[in-house]
Amino acid sequence: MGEEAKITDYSRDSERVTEWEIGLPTDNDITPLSQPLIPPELASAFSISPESYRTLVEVNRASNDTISAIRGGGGGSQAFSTVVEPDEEEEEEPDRENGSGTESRKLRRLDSAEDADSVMLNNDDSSARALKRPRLVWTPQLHKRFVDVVAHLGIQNAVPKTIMQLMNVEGLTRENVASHLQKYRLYLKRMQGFSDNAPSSTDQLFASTPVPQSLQDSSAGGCDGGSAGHAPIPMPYPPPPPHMMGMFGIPHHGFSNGGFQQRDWSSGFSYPQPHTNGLTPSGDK
DNA sequence: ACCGCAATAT
DNA sequence: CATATTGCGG
Repeated sequence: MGEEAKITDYSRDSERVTEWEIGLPTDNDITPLSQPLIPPELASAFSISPESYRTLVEVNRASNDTISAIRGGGGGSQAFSTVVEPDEEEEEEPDRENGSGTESRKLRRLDSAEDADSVMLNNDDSSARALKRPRLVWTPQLHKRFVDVVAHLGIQNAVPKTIMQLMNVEGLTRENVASHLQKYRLYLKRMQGFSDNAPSSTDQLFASTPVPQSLQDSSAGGCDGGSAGHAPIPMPYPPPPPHMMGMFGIPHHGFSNGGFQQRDWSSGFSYPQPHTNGLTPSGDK
């Protein structure tokens, strides 16, 4: 007994700023996504055979799975939960299986004088079960990951599911990627009509991302003659950092939103905006 | 089952 | 404005 009717209410967690990136290398430094991690020489010296060709997806998936398992997700694909403490290191050995069912994670709450004159309920997003996820904010870094992966796979194989897995971003859902992918494709198409280059002022964020030429294709024929050095990307990615907004060319109001969820439509990146145009898509008539 | 895209809602 | 969501066809 004891039924409780709880209405899901979004609360404004704004002070959850953890130092995500502080200990991490800059995205510029890491993310040589498009290159092999281990040079052939090294591999040779260490007797590392190329047998580790486990399709990118596989490797990453394993990584993802591991993490999920550790979190006690219990097989749940994507469980939304808080990240582990920055002091803790994660291992890649799924040797651990928790037999106990319930797992309680510590919840730390800062009690501040908050008089709620309106409806305000507690919101435990720390739980593995997040019913409603906050809006995903596509930060340039996140977007970069996206672009990198897409370039790596090639537009041809760049499907939401694969991208999501390869990105290895916790909390990222297929829908998230799908939606973004759609926009990304539109962007490519749009720009293609213009000069080869010179991103107009219309592009703010996408312009900063070099459009990969890998949009052509790569695997199609069985044997390729020379290309092939796909590097697995077993690098897990932390959840989106709540800060970092001073983008290059986004003269928007500069106020950090301290969270994942965002109610304001002015963050993340921007694309060139279609002017309700009558551009000829591709079908000439 | 999934992807792709348009329309629509938030 | 950016995303999410949905609907429909392939």
